[in-house]
Amino acid sequence: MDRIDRKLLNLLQHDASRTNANLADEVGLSPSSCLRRIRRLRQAGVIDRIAAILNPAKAGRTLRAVVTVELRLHGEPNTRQFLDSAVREDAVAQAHAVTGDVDAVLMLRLRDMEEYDALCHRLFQDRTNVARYWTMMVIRTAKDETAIPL
Amino acid sequence: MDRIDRKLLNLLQHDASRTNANLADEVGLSPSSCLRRIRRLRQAGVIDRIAAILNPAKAGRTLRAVVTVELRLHGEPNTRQFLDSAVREDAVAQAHAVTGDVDAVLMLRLRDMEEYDALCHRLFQDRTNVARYWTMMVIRTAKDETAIPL
DNA sequence: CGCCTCCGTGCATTTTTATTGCATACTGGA
DNA sequence: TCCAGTATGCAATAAAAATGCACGGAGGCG
Repeated sequence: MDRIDRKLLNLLQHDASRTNANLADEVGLSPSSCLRRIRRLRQAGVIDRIAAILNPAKAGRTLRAVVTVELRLHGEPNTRQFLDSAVREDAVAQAHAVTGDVDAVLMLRLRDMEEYDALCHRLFQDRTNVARYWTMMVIRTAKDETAIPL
Repeated sequence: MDRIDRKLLNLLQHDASRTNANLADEVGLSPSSCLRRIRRLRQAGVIDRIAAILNPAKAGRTLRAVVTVELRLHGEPNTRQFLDSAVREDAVAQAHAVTGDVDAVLMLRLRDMEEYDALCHRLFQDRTNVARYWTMMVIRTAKDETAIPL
């Protein structure tokens, strides 16, 4: 994992559709060497996958929200059970168990408030283990980065 | 944006390294038609980009945190100013202005607590506009999805 | 200090994949 | 029903990726 690998990863994190020859040129390697490095990085699992990133607006999921959740019963098995139910929801983009005043944080991607309403019923109400939850609707996203700085 | 487009997008969101012929076969189209659809989706901006998704553990950023921030001076220009400073930080993966008790939410990707400490000094202390902030360290991530369900 | 091995590199070639031209089939509107 | 616009499949071409092979530098060891 030298300087060239890092440079390659940075380029690929922002645009993985570039040709190998193009990348090779930019990092100062021959195409074959460059390709072999990329393949090595994939096999080592440093590169988890190559994915298409959609424009949320054009995919019809413009509404985002951050929800913090306090459970009635805390501790490992309860937290796990709650997260399992959250993971199954399409609108839940991220689900984390966290330290602090609450037990979990969810990041939602919603079509509209109707979907939000329905989701709240399923995850937070009636016979769920949720004591309270706080919803922060996203007004504006200033940064949303999939790349990990190296 | 018909059923085939959605199917293509779902496949590409999870693995954009597949060959066109392979995709075409799976959605039941000829390679050329399939390719033209994908190109159309890219030009229309539905597909924002193709990106390599790294394994955070192997990229050396295993620590994650969610930070909620309350500003001293609220309102648009102040929030914007704070978010601008957050955006510049490598460790800040996401930065959102939100509704609710706080003004902003940050998602962090950190190397270690030392980096967290340094970041807090720069963003939250001294002459910043931050009144209070609450850090929720991520214990476990149950879901972390880049794909947008269609 | 020299030798040896291993790993990464570059070049040339082969194989695979993407792209394009063209004729045909389909779809929605008058 | 006809027409215009658009998508489709096939075949040919262009481009890119993958591979075999020989060379060269870094590090270990006598």
